[in-house]
Amino acid sequence: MSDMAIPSEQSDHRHRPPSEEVLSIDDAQVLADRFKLLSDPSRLRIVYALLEGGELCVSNLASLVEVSESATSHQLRQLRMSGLVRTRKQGREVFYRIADSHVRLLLDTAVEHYLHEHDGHR
Amino acid sequence: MSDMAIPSEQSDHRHRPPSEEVLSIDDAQVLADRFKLLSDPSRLRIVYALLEGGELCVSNLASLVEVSESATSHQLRQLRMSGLVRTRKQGREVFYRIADSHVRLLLDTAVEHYLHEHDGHR
DNA sequence: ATATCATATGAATACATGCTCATGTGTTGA
DNA sequence: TCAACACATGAGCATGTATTCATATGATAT
Repeated sequence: MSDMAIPSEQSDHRHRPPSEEVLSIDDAQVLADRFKLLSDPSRLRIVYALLEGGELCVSNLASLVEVSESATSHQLRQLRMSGLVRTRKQGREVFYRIADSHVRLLLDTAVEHYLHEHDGHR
Repeated sequence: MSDMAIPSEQSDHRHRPPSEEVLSIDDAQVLADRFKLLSDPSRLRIVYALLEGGELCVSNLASLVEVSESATSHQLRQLRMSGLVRTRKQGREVFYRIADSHVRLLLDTAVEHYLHEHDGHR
């Protein structure tokens, strides 16, 4: 099955043995999927706008993030299907809001640490 | 508890569009690039293994995450070029370690909120 | 009804991504 | 010196993704 060398026999290093806990493939997939939702600038701006604005309709979101309404709708579909946002229909407008309570903390953390550049790690 | 998401007064990259606060395109790109590094299961497992193991060489990482050494090396190249990891060469082995101090908090937060099945928001 | 608005969606396209395979580079040991 | 080892890297390929365009759906207004 695995043709990769198992490093236990021939290893002579004194560092920590490679028997650490690793994320399961499934757990890694769950987390990666979550991070992937935030890994596109347009989608990230949509999420951020919703965190700030509370509830916004598609056309407002489109003009805020400066992409077409169609592209916005496609992105919102992803966010919707992943459970990150929910919708409320009112007349012919559809209002989107954040449904995943965790994403705010995650995004806030990233903003705090990667945007406010307390010039640490470059 | 204060809201840390809103850029502070002294920050020079904040801007106020007429209605809502939106991330600038550049800021969104920076954050999205960061999230993208964590958006692949194999790469995420590599990062996690390094957070747990402290310092690991390529072959150990490869067997831990169960992908080929070549694939591991390719992923490590991305992490290296983005400044998320650093290397230390010892003999013919190259040891990788986490260089971005923020990624631990980010990943821990995600693990805490998305893996431990505390049904909050669905 | 019909036109228009707000949104959704499928197809097509251009581009990005992650892997394998082959090969290259530098190191160690026989 | 030569072979094996550890890792890096480029090419090629298959798949994924973000957009645009065209069209569809449903609501509102005339």
